[in-house]
Formats: sequence, structure tokens, C-alpha cells
Amino acid sequence: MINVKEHISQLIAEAVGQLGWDEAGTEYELTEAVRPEFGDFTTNFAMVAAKSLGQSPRQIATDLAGAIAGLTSRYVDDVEVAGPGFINFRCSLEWLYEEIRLAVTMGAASYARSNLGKGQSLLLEFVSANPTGPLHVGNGWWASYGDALGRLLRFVGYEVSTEYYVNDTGGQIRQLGESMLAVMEGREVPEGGYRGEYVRTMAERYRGERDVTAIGKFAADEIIKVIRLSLEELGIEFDTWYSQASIEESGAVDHVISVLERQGFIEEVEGQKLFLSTRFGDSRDRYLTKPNGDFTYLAGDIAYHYDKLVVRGFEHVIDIFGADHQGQVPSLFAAVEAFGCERSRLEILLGQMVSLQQGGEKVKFSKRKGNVVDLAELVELIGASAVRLLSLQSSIDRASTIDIEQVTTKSMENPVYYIQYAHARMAAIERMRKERKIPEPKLGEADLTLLVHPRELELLRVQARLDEVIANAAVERAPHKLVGWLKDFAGAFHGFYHDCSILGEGPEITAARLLLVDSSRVAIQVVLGLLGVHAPEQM
RNA sequence: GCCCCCGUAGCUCAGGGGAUAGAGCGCCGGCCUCCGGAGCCGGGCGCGCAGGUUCGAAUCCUGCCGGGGGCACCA
Repeated sequence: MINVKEHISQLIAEAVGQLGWDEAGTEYELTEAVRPEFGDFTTNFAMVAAKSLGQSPRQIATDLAGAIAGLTSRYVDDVEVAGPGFINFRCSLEWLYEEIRLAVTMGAASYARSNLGKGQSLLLEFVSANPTGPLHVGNGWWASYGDALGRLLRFVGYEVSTEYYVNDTGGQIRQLGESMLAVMEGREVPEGGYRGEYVRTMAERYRGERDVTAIGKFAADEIIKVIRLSLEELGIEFDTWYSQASIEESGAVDHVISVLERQGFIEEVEGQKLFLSTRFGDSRDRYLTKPNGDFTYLAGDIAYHYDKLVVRGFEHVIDIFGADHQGQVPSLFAAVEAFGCERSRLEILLGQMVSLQQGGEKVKFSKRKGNVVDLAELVELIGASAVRLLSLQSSIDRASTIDIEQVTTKSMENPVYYIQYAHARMAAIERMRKERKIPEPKLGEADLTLLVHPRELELLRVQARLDEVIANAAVERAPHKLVGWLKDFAGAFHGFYHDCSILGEGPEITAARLLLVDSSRVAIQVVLGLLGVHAPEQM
């Protein structure tokens, strides 16, 4: 079994050689044709090489197409020049049937896998919301993104660990403790404190000492349990939960500061440690300690990254931040460089802000009751699959607005049903096959060349794109491209299902179509799995 | 003031150097004696503005306009 595109690339290389052109380094593209009359694949070779060959694109294309046509190929039926100098390849349908064989023999566990990552170890940190309250819908959006990205990178051959960095120390936790103490003593919650219902609930359950630090720790631990649970309900589990407090207690922060000091990147200013991050392109130097001697947040974060890159030694580290944290990006990169790591080993992905509205009205992410801003509530309402697919539809580079009303009441706007329905139909066909006692088709016996209906071919074409879609989504850290593929694929399947009777047109065509359905099912399961969306047997 | 992201159809968003820019929703019409109609088919003078690079720009560069987010010894 071969990859047609590689095959065509070889033909091009061979033809170029025959023509005596020295164009080995030409960065041309070989892409799927955008329209049927352009064949199956297209290359822009002639346009790209025009300058260095000193000939017109049309002339180059004509010569090259002629040379390629002289080569024998099992897959390429026809080569022609079109437009400004495109070379279009028309292929026999065999390459599409190969896709069925691949999918059916490999199954959902290995079909479309690759080894782009070459086993590189990678730490993916995401969500990391402060344990001062339950997760809101916005957290869930990025959580789905991070989880899908992790699955995707694992699928293409990275050795991925996922991690949640727990900010279980510092001012916000103290604030949380003070808010709870105030509730317990019947006082007004202090300015800037936490006043959600959950604070009251925890206060009622607390039995320990009336000490702000102890209470804060208790509360953070309780909230982490809640967070963990709502993530699990979304289908997300982390390999590790990494405690900020533990880093500070272990002396790792002191250690990393001494590392920076030895390199001469720390200056003492009135007893405070100042990291000279401007030397590494930051817009200002950053304090690592406060006047009272406490570490700043950045100090802990630097120690945390030192731990990831140096102590634990991950080859590559990805952080997913909200755009509201972009300010810390230059400082972190400065620190990474200062403690002696290649900048490129750290990758920070910024998700643009997620906001909520309810029937046109903006809704604040307040922790008050009433609005469905709580992630767990939304998951309960529309299900994990719907939440995940909804959040994975668009790029994280775009600030998105979630309309609670639209998402919850007019759920037809959610493509999850359309996509899952395609899978449920595939499963239904299999049930019907058994019910009608139609024999299970065998790859070696069935005649796949019976699959010539435009709907069948369209379905296979979409499926054949999957490799590239996955690779692209992984490289661009863009799992939403998988959703785009799913929509196309589900659409192609529904069209096929509508126009082609699978079980009713005689045993030969039935066998071929059943294999096509099997193949489709493998493909869709792979992608649903990457997104963490359930593939239902029936709906 | 400086930095990051985004302006694509009425709305929500894909496409991010290639040949005629797409989908969903909404709106208007069709399609079930037949494997699930949560489906299928048809209906669309839309890339914020102005320059530039290129054989070719929605896509890359510059400027402007508009929206979001940053610019802490907070987290």
C-alpha cells in the first residue's frame, strides 16, 4: 500500500531528472485539486521553478507533463497542463480503494497514526486555573483545547504528559481563607474577596482551627477536588497535578534564583532580588522577591519551568495561557534563556478570551448562582461531547463569545449531533446487516471497484485527506481543523447514505459498500477519539 | 504610547500565497411504499480601508480605522 502523493512526487522527481533540470531543492506544492475538472492532484512546480529555469511556467509545465506522461504509473492516468502553469494529475480510483484497505486492516487503534513527534518527550500544561472557585465555561473551553491537543500530539508520535499547575499558595489563597473566615464569623466578606455560594458551603463544613492559612489550604484542596471532578466529567484527566506550594517548600525557588545569581542575572535592590530580564528582551526587569521577603509569582513560575525543562528534562514544553496572561510571556522566555535552555524548547500558546452572553446580553464570569456559567452545569445540561465539540470549532486565536441561550436551548447549532449521527448510522447499518443475516464482507473477496458512485468517491476523497489534516492540525496546534474535517466527512457520509442503498442492491455491491462503511467508521472513530467526543452506537 | 490576537454572507465561524472564497444557523422551496428525515437537494453581486511584494493576495509586508487582551513587587 502506498501513498499516492509520495508516488506522484517521485514521478515528478524522476521526470525532472530526465529533463536534466537541477531542481532538487524546488519547494513546490502538490495538493489535492480544488475542482473535479482539475483532476485529483495539482502541482505548482512550473510556476515556482520558472525564475531559476529562466523559462515561462507554461513551457516548463508542458515539458514536465510530457516527461511524466512517458513514465509508467499504476495510479496516474492522465497528466495535463492548465491555467498559468499548473500540472494536473488524474488518477485511477485505485488510490481511493487503498484507503479502505488501510482503514479496515489497521482499525481505529492504528489507522492514520504517524511518527511526526519521533518519540520526543513533551509536557503540556493547561487549565491551571487558580483553586479559588469552580471552573467556569471559559476554563472548559481551553481545557477541551488542551486535552484535544494532547491527544493529537500523542497520536502523531510525541510522548506527552499533561499537567495542571495548581496555584495553591500566595495572595489569592490567603484571600480565599479570609473570605471563608469572614463567613464563619458572620462578617462581611472583605473587599476583593470570594463571595460565591461555594464559600459558604465550605465554611459550614470546615472543622479546623480559625487560622487563615489553614483555612485557605483547606479551601484550595476542596476546590481542587471539585475542579478535578468537573474536568473528569468533561472527559479530561491530567497525568500530574503540580503544586506551586510544593515547589516553594522544596527550596526549588531558592535554587533557581541562585542559578540565575551565579550567571550574574540577579541584582539586589533594597534587599529584593531583581531579575535582569531586559538582557533577554523583556521590556523591564522583574522582581523575584517582595519587600516582605516572599517570592513573587514569577519566581515560582521560573522555578516551575526550571523543573520542567531541567530537573525533569522534558525535551519540549508547551504552556497554554489565556491572553490575559500574555504579559508574563517575555519574562518566562527570558528566564528560560537565563538558566541556560534553548528558547525554542518552550512554547507558549495564547488562547484569546472567551466571553459569555445570554440572549444578546453580556454575562460576567461571576461565581454567583443563577447564570449557567459554571462548567459543570453546562456539561450536565448538554453533555461533555457537545461542550467539547462546540469549543473546538474555532481557532483559539479568535476571541469567542458563547451564547448560553443558543448553546443550551437551540442545540441544533451544535454540530455534535450531525457528526455523531453519522457514526450512529454506521453502527445502525452493522446492526441491520446482522439482523438480515448478511455475511460479513471480506477485504480479499470483495470487489471494491464497484464503488464508483460520486457519493462513494466523495466520501473516500474526504477520508483520504485525513493524514494531512491530522499532521497539519498537530503542527499548527490547531485541533479545530479536525472538527472541520469531521463536518466534511459527516456531510459526505450522510450524502452517501442518502443516495446509495447499502444493503439493497445485490450481494457484490453490498459487500463493497459495507467495507466502505467499515472504513468510514474507523476514520470517524479516530478523529472523535482525538477530540474526546463520544462515538455513539445509537442516538 | 508600546506589544499580542481578530475584522470574511443577516448571525456564529472555516479557509491563512494559487485557478469560480465555504459551512452551520436563520429565511424560502422540494424529497420518506426503500438500511434511522437528528438526514438529503436547490435558492448567496460577502474578504474593514489604502498602499506594497508576487506570474498570482482573503492569505505575506507597511500604514490607517474598528474590536478584544496585555504592558505589576497581583496571580
